[in-house]
Amino acid sequence: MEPVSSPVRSVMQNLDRHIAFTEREHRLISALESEPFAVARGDTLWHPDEVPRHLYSLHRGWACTLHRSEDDAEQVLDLHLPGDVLGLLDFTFTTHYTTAEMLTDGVVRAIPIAGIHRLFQAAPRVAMSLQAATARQQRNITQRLVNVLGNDACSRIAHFALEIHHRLAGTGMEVSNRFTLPLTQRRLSQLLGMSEVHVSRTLSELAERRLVLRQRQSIDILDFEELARIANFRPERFSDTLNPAFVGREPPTSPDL
Amino acid sequence: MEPVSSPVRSVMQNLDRHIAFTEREHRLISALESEPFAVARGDTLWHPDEVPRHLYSLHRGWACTLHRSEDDAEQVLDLHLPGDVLGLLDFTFTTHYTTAEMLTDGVVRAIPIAGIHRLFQAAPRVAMSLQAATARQQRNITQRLVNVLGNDACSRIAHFALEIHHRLAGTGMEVSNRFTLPLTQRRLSQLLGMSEVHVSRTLSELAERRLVLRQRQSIDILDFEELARIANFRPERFSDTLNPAFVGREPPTSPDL
DNA sequence: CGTCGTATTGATCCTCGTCAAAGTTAGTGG
DNA sequence: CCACTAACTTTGACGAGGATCAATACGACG
Repeated sequence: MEPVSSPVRSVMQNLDRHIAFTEREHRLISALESEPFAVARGDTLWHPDEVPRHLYSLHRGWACTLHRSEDDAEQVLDLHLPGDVLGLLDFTFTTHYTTAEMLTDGVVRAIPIAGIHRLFQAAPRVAMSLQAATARQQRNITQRLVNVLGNDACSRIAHFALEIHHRLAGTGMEVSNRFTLPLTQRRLSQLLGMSEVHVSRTLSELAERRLVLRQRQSIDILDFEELARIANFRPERFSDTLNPAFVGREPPTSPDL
Repeated sequence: MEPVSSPVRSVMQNLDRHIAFTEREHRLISALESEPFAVARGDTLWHPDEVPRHLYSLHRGWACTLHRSEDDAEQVLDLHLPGDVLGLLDFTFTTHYTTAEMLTDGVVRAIPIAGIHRLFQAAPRVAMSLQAATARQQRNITQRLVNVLGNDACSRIAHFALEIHHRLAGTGMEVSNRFTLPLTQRRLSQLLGMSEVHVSRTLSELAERRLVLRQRQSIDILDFEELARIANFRPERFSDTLNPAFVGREPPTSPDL
């Protein structure tokens, strides 16, 4: 049934979304990346308190980062879609704060962190790109915080559905209103700060109101306008483009500095 | 009454906390910074949808970044202490996502974003430092998300109190159990996702249980152990130190590359 | 001294969490 | 291919935590 299908992308295909790299910059990155390798659903890429050693580019499959409290409770911090680079938020620290867990089978590549400081020395524009990619992941989390702080159960799910749709659209894939979402309701509840049971109820309610339909591993957005209204969702707030001041007026497309 | 007293710090005093800069690197940064200027309580440093033009280093005073929904609701995303650099999360985007508002009178310096790409070119270690500082701010927000997702009102406040104490201690200031906290209960409620009224009640409860005392603009932590227990707070999770792999084994102290 | 922002307190209601049981799907091994 | 089990989802009943409304009290400041 092929739930997660995505072209295999290299890290740079994510990183150079905003800054077009030169051949040399591409080579510097590829030199760092490991060969792609397969991971299974439930596999973890890292554990809390470990020393970060790699970034991971997610070529295929979905993952999430989550926090485990000692009282066995888990909070999901972010979802990672095919194409995302994992570990950006942690790699400057001595210890991971989160667990990274595969939500589906997948394929990843590892980039050793030990090589990154050389990137900063040799390829400033790649470094800028890293900074930008990090900030973009942070905005996802900030966005979720806003959602959780300000919205009730119904609006939270509405917001989440739109958010994921928006992120999927941003990867350049098809933008159908129906897409796969490999999340259990438990995970969804941990992501939005509500009980598993209430997620189920709220999804039913949203289905009754003909706003979103959810079955199995997929989700179907029926009424964008109404959803956006009740969720306070403004897509323009997600504008992903780089600050021209940051990249230095116009982003150079061809040159070697 | 002097509620916010802190030595005036320059940006680099924050940035080089982890990577010791060379003289040349120091000069490059100072060349960018504006003269310190005064701001008043309630002043805003930026508004949503504006193009980010400056980072701001907070020399004196407290600030916060917050999100305004169109239905007049506000969610506080982060608090900024003297010494923090503001704008790190937004400056790579074309538009600000948040509002930055001074919680007290203060003194700030501005760093034009247009100069930052030159820093990336000329001073890779400063760029790395920026990356590290950004990630550290993000961890605050992530931390708050965990707090809000997993804890009830009581634990949220407990967690928040410990978090701020920890951050204050990290600035190198005195680590008394009693410190100023220039926050109204309204702001606190917007920060923790609960109603203003319930903040008041919960604070009373915490005072009754002899865990934390709050009056006026200050807060007094009475029982660290118990607070940490009910809040799931593990200070070691906040370890701030740089990943040695990222900075390249041992951080060079003297050299010019 | 009056006014405004802020804090406290009480009463009521409702959203959502919890517990429990049944129903459903997927995965496994014979 | 079927049977069994484990994981996931749905539904119901109940109660608790917290929101809301409203009135009062407490500073701070002009």
